[in-house]
Amino acid sequence: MNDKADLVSPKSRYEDLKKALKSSGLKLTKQRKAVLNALAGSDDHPDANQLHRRTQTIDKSVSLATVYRTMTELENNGVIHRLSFQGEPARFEAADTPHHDHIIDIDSGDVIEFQSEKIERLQAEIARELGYEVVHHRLELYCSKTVK
Amino acid sequence: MNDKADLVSPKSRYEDLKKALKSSGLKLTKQRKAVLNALAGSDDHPDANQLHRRTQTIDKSVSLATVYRTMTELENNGVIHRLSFQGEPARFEAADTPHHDHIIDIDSGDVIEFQSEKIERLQAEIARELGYEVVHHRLELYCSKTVK
DNA sequence: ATAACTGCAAAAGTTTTGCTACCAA
DNA sequence: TTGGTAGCAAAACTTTTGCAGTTAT
Repeated sequence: MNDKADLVSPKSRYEDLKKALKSSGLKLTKQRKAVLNALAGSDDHPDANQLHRRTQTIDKSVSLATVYRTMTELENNGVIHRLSFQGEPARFEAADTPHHDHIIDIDSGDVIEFQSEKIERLQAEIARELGYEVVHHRLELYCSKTVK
Repeated sequence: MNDKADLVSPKSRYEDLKKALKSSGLKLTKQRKAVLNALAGSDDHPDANQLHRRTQTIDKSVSLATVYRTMTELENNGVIHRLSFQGEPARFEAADTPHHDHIIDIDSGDVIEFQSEKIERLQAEIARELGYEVVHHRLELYCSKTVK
């Protein structure tokens, strides 16, 4: 179960996505409504095919190309994040949640989100020492459950 | 310029790779010799096509498929690492260097290696608190040069 | 009205694989 | 000798794109 997703209803997440899409200057078509609804109803991190399948339960007519095109537009406008885990097709998540990184359960494939201010600070510090400024980063912990 | 790669000569890096390949139970063919030499002579992180091109300067007969097959075998035996940066084809690096993470210069595409014991410890700690054990991780800082 | 958008099918790019021949051990 | 390995070409997969028709604003 994903706490974060449950804090806000799919309906309200959809409204947020819709608003973000419109303020990005994009048209609200019926295909995009379906895609956004599918994404709003996802508390995991679906890839393009999964998102397409979920979208089609809402509107059969939506093509995979439209899913990709919509995700690309929304990514360019900072509305969604494109996650690319090792050896997998890209996955998508709404960007309206606070910044976080990911733990990938290598046995089950589950993705857990976490946030660490300390790590963020360390990253910035390391980059600064090398003459760089962090624009964005990816941190993924590939883990297995602790046996206790 | 990459300090790490310069600490050890391409020749000696090749010998190490050759040894690792043989102890993985793989046969040392002339194609693999060429691939390993190309990799040993690379102080960056080449993708399959780049590695293939470099390999062909040594032995024209080596195919791209052999580069991929060799990398897959070596990866399975822990001899090389497959890096998959956001939106790029996979890159390869010899695994004989101490563990490190990567800074990607988003303007030039340069890749800089760094190591932080503190961050490693924090990662393990965070995972432990969530009931997980880190098997491996990926940390990439996408950065731009600091203007000073 | 018209610029943005869509589905479809084809293309592009990366990586894998089936097959037959070959070669390292 | 023989099981692993090679090249080649085709396939598999993910993602993008050209085109001609459609639609939101």
